[in-house]
Amino acid sequence: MAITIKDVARESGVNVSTVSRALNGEYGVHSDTRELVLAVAERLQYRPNRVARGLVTGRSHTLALVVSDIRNPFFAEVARGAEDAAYASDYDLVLCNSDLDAEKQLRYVESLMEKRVDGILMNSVAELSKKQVEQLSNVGVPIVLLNRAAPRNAFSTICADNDAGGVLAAEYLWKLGHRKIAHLTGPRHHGNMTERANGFVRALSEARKPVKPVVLHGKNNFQGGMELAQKLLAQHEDVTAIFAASDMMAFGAIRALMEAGKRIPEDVSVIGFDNVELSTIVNPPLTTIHQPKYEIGQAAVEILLRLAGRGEHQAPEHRVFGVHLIERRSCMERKS
Amino acid sequence: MAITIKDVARESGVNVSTVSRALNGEYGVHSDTRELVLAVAERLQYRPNRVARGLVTGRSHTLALVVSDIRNPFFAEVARGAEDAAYASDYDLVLCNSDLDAEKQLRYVESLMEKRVDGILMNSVAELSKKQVEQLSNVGVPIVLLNRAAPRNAFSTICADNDAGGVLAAEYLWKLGHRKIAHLTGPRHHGNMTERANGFVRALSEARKPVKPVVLHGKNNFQGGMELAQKLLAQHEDVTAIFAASDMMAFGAIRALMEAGKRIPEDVSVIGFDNVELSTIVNPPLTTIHQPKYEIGQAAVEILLRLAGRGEHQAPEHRVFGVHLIERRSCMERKS
DNA sequence: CTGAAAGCGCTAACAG
DNA sequence: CTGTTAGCGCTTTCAG
Repeated sequence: MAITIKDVARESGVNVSTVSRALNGEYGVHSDTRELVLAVAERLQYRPNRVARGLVTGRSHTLALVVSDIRNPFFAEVARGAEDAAYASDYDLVLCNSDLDAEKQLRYVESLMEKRVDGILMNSVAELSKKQVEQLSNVGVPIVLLNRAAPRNAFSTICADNDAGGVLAAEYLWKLGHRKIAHLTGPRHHGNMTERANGFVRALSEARKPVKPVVLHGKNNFQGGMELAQKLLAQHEDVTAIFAASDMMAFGAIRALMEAGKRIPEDVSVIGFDNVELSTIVNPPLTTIHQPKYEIGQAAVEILLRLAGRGEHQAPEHRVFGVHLIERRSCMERKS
Repeated sequence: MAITIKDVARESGVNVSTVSRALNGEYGVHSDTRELVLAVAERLQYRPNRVARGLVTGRSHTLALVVSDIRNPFFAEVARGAEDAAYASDYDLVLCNSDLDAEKQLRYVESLMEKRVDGILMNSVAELSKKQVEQLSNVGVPIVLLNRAAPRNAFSTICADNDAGGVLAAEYLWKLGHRKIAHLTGPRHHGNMTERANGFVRALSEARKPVKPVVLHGKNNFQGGMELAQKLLAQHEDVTAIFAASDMMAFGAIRALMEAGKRIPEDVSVIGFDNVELSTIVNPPLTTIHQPKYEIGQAAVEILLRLAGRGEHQAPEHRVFGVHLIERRSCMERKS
């Protein structure tokens, strides 16, 4: 079997507790002893068993990230930020894909609890029942949400200023002269996307000449964007501008638009949300709302670690990151 | 504190071992007893502590995935396949980003060992020293490599038929009439990419009229593709076709080419490798070599689980997936 | 500064 | 079929 702390103790002629102290760099160990122990551990190629350690300390040094789908470039970026931050603090990150399925999400959380993860970072499904919220609040580990899925003060949250992003998109399109506008968004009750839609619709309704956009719900991915754009074209051929709630949806919409013989931006302007790396390479390069994805992931684990550090429940923390518009070439003025 | 197996035992008037047996659905428990225990566990909201369980069983029910960067859509896809397969078998997947840095990779592996993961799936850095290979072989858990990084038979491997993919690209370009050809690839000694280059160069050299392509090494990402294409343009303006070792690099190359005023495919043809989802949305849609990313991730954990199931070292397993060319619109015949 | 001993929560012989 | 017992490998009082 693997070599344990006992072997090191025996081999260096001290007690296991001394080995433990020496290895963990605690005070109260003579430097000679410490060096001896360290040398023996090195010689024996001793590797501590974190599982055993976790059993007694009650902390697993593991965090979890639950996203709907890691293939979404937005989440990949968040994941990288989160993992880097976790790595920096010597924590591991377990990855879960929920597909925004409430039941799957719950199963994941349960399983993660049994593994005694020290914190969970997730973009939760939004339609949480009272019971589910309660269930989640009582799991006993800090949870940071990547969206506003639940009543304020149930969990800590961290996200971009989605509402402001929606407003930005609305003002931009309006100023360009568009009046026949559509918004392609994700499933109903999708925390972040709902806020984007809210900001967008509100800003448009408060414009000098109020506009009421067509709002279509679908899947938040390439496929979803395509389908919605097709549906839109069938129902409202006269639309001149589209705000997609994510870049992936925008890509899908562009694809459908092009297949239908529309030119972008001459016939229809498209603006996205996220500013994923690939938004520069589509043709035309996508105008979009930038949100700091990597930083969100990073900040989220920092909050998690802080929460996990102290003991019990404490006031949830809410952090929102600013967004800004990146003007590229998928939108143009409406000459009417 | 959390409620334990002892509480359940006390509350149902049986011994902890009986509770353990009942909970784990083992034989040799009277159905009345089992039902009683289950009911009590349910009532008490008992949640087993997997850490404790892991300590005694020696298995953590956790796998690890070490990739260079999850933001690379190729790895995101592999990760999703792997995670789905792990989830199906009730295993967790921890995510690590190595940046193909040998030291970071080793640190990860060490840390994962201390956590007693049951298996590691990784795309290893290729320039492993003898010592490192040995070190890795002796970690005691099964490792499946996503590339051919080490001497055969050191580890199990699973990957696409990279060499064949290179050949496919070469034949295609050659048949289109291209004779001034470049290959943009990743770092030297990158397992998979080296094989792609080998197949490509060899096939070209064996053509009826042998061609010797320019081969440039750089980073395997969008940025790297851009930089290499710029470099290429500066050195070999007359190139008519480019084979990029990954779609991300192809995207970067296309971007640089366009910025330099080149039309694709009229002035230069570009072919990629991977067939990531977004390759359909760039303009022009990218011709590329398809490899089954999701399936690779999935198959890798299946192998891992099989290996982890049995006891000790066994003959490593090698599996290679077929590839095929997807013809889109980024390549055209060379009229000369 | 160091050793002895208890115990984290669970499983796994071994009896009965 | 069920209880007793002994740990898994480590940390953590509590003495000394």
